[in-house]
Amino acid sequence: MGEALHLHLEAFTRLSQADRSLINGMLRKRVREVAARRDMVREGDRPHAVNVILDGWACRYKQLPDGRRQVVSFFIPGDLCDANVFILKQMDHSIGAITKVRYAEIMPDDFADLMAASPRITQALWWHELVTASVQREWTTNVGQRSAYERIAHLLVELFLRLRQVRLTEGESCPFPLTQSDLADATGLTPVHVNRMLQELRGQGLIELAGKRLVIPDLRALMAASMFNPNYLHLNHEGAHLDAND
Amino acid sequence: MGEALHLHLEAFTRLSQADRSLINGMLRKRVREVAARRDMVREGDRPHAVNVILDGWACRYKQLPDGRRQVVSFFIPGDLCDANVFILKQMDHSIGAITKVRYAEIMPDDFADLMAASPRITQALWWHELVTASVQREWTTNVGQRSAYERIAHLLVELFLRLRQVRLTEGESCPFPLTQSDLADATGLTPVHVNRMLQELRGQGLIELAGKRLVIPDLRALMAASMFNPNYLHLNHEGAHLDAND
DNA sequence: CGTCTATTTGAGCCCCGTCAAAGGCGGTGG
DNA sequence: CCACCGCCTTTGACGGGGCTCAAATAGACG
Repeated sequence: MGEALHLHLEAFTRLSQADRSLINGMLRKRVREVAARRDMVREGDRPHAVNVILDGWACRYKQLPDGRRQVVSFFIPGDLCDANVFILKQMDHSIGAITKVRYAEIMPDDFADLMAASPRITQALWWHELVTASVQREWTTNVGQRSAYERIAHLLVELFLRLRQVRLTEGESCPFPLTQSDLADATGLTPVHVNRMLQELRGQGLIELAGKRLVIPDLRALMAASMFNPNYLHLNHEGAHLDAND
Repeated sequence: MGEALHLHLEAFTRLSQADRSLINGMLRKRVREVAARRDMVREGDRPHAVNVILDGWACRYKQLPDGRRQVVSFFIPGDLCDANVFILKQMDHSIGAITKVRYAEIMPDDFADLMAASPRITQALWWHELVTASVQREWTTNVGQRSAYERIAHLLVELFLRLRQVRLTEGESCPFPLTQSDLADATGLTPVHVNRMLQELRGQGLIELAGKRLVIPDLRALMAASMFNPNYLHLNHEGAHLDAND
């Protein structure tokens, strides 16, 4: 409606006015809202629509039979949950809202129309999937190879850069609704240890984190601390509003 | 040519004869071969083709500046390396051959033709990407939440089931060209500890592993030991030759 | 049969998990 | 507007799973 639309897709390419309004139309058809900490989608569900986050933060997570929980990705405004998910018979993970979330459901036929209408959009959707897959690989690497300290630093940088890409940062700071438990589930650590690492990062002057807001006074330093290589975000495209290297 | 083609795509749907021969044609145009332990693709490269593994095993891996290495996925015959990769400006990971690998390169135009020619194929390609993404999420979960023992058991089950899907198992056994170092890089453990966990699994009678061959005498037991839920492989489709549950 | 790589084994240590409890902060209702 | 309550954060002590370092053994290949 009146509010700005933060579309990750547009980081790939400047869409034509026609494409843009086609997408906007789709996004207005079925807008849903969930309260913070509720599930939007549950593992085992039959997927029925492609979700697009309009507002708020969410996460994908998987749960083991004994209760252990892994957050496998975070969604921020502009993210598409899974192009063409409905091809699958059932969801292999759940999607949970972190904050209150407004999202659009795009039904299968509409989604097909979208891809049929414009090769530019189709390509942008493939791009989005490729980048999402790349991010997932980086997460595997993050959890597999980095120390607790590096892991957290890395995740914070990633979130900051992604938010910046959809213009949701303000200078050196950005909204940060995650709890330390969320961070723990995303990094494969315990909340207790996440806390200690955050203290450490604060102590080094690398971050300020309070009141659901994150400040990164020296991005370059935090990137160095986490061996952050932004190549996996594939920011260097036509539509790139901002680059990680400046 | 004469040899059987193990196509993961066909686990999704039985392709028409026309589609199948179209694909076969594409796969025959540019066949390459790399020796074991050589790179097929390097991080930073500009992607120029979609690779399809015809024969042998390969892996995707990422390397940190200080040399730490994470294997983020394994490729077995029939796997597609990344539909539409060439949309990206540069590779965010490397692809290395484990064994000698024969693979087909599909050039961008040919790939576009493939998708244009048949909606069935396009859908199968999307399915393949969705499943690949799902596997990657499971890997993140594996490394983030499971103990060393469970991690290895889980990985072994996954590989066995995937091989079975493309008919590369024989009864309870399958080829297994990975070294303990490969397993270590894939699970975020040290080779030493992988060795100890393998001993443990052997001791429990859950696996036999020797001479580049893996035997799983009681698949169900190994699945239980690793909390393996096969849902993430999305085997339950039209083209499913075999199911994980029998 | 020699060389190189992969596997195996042992000893000691450290990063991170566990358990437990105290403090802080936001939100809600009186 | 204040007081209470629940969740989140913080801190401490202790234990263990997996890492490190080191060396011996076993296979694979020419």
